Amino acid sequence: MPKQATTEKTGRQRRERGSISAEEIINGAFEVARRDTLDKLSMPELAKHLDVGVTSIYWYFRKKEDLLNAMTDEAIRVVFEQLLPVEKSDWKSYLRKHFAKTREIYRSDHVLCDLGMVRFGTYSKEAVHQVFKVMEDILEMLIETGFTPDSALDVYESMSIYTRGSILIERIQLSAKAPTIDSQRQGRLIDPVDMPRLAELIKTRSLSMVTDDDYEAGVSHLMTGFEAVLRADKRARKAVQA
Amino acid sequence: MPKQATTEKTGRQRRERGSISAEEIINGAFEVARRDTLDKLSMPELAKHLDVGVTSIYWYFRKKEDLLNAMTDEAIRVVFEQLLPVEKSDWKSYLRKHFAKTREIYRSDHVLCDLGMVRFGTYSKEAVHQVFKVMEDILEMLIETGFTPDSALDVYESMSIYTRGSILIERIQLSAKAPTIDSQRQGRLIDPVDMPRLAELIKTRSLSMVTDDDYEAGVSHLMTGFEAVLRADKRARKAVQA
DNA sequence: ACCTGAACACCGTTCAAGT
DNA sequence: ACCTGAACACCGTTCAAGT
Repeated sequence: MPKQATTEKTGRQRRERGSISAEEIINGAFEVARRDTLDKLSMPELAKHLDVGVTSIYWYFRKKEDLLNAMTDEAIRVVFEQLLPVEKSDWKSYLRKHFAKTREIYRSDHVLCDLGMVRFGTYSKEAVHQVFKVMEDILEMLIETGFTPDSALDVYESMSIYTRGSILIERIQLSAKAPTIDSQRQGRLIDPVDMPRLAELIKTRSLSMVTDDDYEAGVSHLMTGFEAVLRADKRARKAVQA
Repeated sequence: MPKQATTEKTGRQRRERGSISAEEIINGAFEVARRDTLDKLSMPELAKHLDVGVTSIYWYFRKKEDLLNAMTDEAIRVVFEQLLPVEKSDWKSYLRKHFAKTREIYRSDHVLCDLGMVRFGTYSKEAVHQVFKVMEDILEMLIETGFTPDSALDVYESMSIYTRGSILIERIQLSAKAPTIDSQRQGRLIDPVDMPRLAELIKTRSLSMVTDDDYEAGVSHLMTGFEAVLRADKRARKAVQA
């Protein structure tokens, strides 16, 4: 048998120099993660998918963590690409739209969510910069509307915490292996005698807290609060001017 | 050498029948998790801590997941034990206190947080029941105050999503190995020319969104919204009565 | 009935070597 | 400069066996 550049174990041709790239690895990693979950993305699995030796990946990413960081950067890029530029016309409808869009993007892609939401504690300099840039634009818009800078930041943070909370809570519920506490199971846990209010409410609503209506209800409460603050800020400014 | 009931590998005495218990294992698991992180709790590590063969644990918990579920049940028990009973005096101050307390409990213990917050998708029947019981009491209180049942649920859910969001966001930031985007790092990323508003705000505030003040600001916005809904609900009721 | 080590499949990572 | 398998330490879990 003639000597070939195939390994006995894998039966695979040895790849040429330069036949792999960081970009290719990242793309492959997204594919593997999307097939299942980011949690189940492993280096051996990724290597198999890319038809590469496991250790070859380590030439481009010295640790799995480095690869995940690169994926996170890419995820943030994809997310911000889809976000709409700030409109200065109607602050309320823009705020609603901006955060609803954020929620929509992360809801539609669990890998994006696990990277951009769950791993945001490890954002790179570039990723943080993108976040800050959008934040700055929104703050500027709110301040022009009449909010004080401090109030504007409070408004942004409230919407951000609430929206991210909603996204994370839904993600956690969906990632649970066991069937989520759906209406069926909820119903069986609620004794109408012990819990008459919940028993009544569950006839028409879910208690999952992650429907569009649930999200919107909280946003409406916040908006009422924002409006009150705006009125107070404008009043205070007039008092100073007078 | 006389034959002893010690194994050659571990040099450890073989444990007597009944010398381990599920409770002991759970307690040990909490100890190991608290030394580091829940993520790093492993069966071999736990066995070593308990001075038991690894496989012995599997007699009491057939999978690691089962052990984690038992730990979650215990965590929920501990959390709800600390929560105050519902006061019917002042709905606003009670709501604030209840959710602030929840936040305080989870903030003070990352293991409790990783179990009770991050794993709430896998709550047992008993755990869900405890959650629902408190929810029922709060709903009843709100309805007695004058909220419609639907409004009361909206109020509860808004506070729950916002508070859990705040808790999860802080947990994610703290669990990041890399130093969190602290004021120092934030400052270097914010060019005063590009981002004048943020540059100004960062002089007096952090952008982490997880301080007590940040949390309270959002709660205040929500409260304003709740008050408006309560007025509307009372008005509608009067209109029907007339 | 309860406790045990050996063994297996899988993982992340290092190393020394190929080309 | 880039790609590779062998090897290591660690993990969750099963199994067949001890007491």
